[in-house]
Amino acid sequence: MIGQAAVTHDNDSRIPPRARILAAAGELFYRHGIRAVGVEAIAEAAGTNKMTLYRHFASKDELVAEYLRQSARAADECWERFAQAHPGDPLAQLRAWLEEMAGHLAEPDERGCALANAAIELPDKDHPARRVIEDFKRAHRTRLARLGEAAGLSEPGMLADELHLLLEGARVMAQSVGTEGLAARLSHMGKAMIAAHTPRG
Amino acid sequence: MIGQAAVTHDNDSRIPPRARILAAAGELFYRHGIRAVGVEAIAEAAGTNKMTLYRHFASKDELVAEYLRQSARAADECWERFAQAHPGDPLAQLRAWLEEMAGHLAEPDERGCALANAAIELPDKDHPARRVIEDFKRAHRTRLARLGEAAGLSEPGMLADELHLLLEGARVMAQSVGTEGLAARLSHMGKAMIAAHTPRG
DNA sequence: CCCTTGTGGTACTGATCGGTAACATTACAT
DNA sequence: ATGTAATGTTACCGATCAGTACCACAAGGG
Repeated sequence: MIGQAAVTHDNDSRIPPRARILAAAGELFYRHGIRAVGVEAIAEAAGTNKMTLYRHFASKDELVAEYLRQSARAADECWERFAQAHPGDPLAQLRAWLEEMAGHLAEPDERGCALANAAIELPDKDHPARRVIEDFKRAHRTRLARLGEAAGLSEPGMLADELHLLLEGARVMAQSVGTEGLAARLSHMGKAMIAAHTPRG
Repeated sequence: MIGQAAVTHDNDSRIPPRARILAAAGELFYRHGIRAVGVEAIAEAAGTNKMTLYRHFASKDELVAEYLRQSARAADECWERFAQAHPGDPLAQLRAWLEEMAGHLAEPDERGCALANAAIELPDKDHPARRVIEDFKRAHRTRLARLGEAAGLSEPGMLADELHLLLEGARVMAQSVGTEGLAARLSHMGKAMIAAHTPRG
């Protein structure tokens, strides 16, 4: 749902290797795709080597899962920012999220939701990443529904699905057809959806 | 946008090798992802060998591009069916498309839009598949817009984007959270969107 | 008959993949 | 200073990757 920037601290020996590896993996996985990036390239980008990588992660698959957990955590922190910026105002939090997402769409290195992309790249149901993906998506839908409910909107579950669908579609389409005008369109549609679920008005 | 079934004729020597290869590639690429499938596996699934494959396709990348062209062609044929089923009734064609897509969502082997998935798996702008993807998505948006316009709907361009977004999101989300109830939700939202663009009423 | 064309089969190249063994080195706490 | 844990380095493993060389075979047309 929400793709973190993954600011590349990379080769900074003040930061422990595990964090550097995770940061480098996040950057490379997100930009080039998971299957397109080898562990050697990750270790090198992290300013370390393959051995150290395998001392911190059991396998590439586990590193991928951890990368996605990190991405999910970034999204959670994003929501916490909205909660602090608009305490007790779930509608404003929803709107802030919409604007944040619309803003991401315009960024040149936008590559969609890291978790959704991983779901496409890793269809194998046994992959450790699948659990992370499904848990996060479910939690996110629940969060949207609860906010909608707290905001007094009608059919909050339905609204959650609608917004979820809308955002996912926008982020995927940004990779196929480009982003021109997409942010404005997304913002407009999201507001319309919320309005459609707003009682008496 | 529309993922073909890729009925596996596979190893039927009455069908020329090139078609068998393309069919096998379609099946394997769609199910497991492009990067996850090697050319050897494709040749074997097609009942032939790697040499014959490379006599018909210059490279794996070109085979991928042809696979996507085939997928786009299947979508076009799908639209032609709707046009023949509802001649002169663009609104019915739009609705038929919506129902068709909602139906696809429920299928167990649904893996989203082959072209959108490829866009995620192949972020390299130089890949020959990129052109196919972008051309198709643009054409599809144009088709939606023209149908909306022919149906006398307001803001057909906007409606096209909305439907496009909605469908793309649904097919991506089907891979992350499952498909339960998604088809009904998609159908409902699509109808609401069309209704919102229907003048006076 | 021959000759061409398409195909199948096998074996190969060089590169890269994920993952590991063995050893050297650093850092740090006691 | 000594011991211990984490890290770096190098070389390697077997497997697989995309792509090719070479040859055998079958069909079809003249």
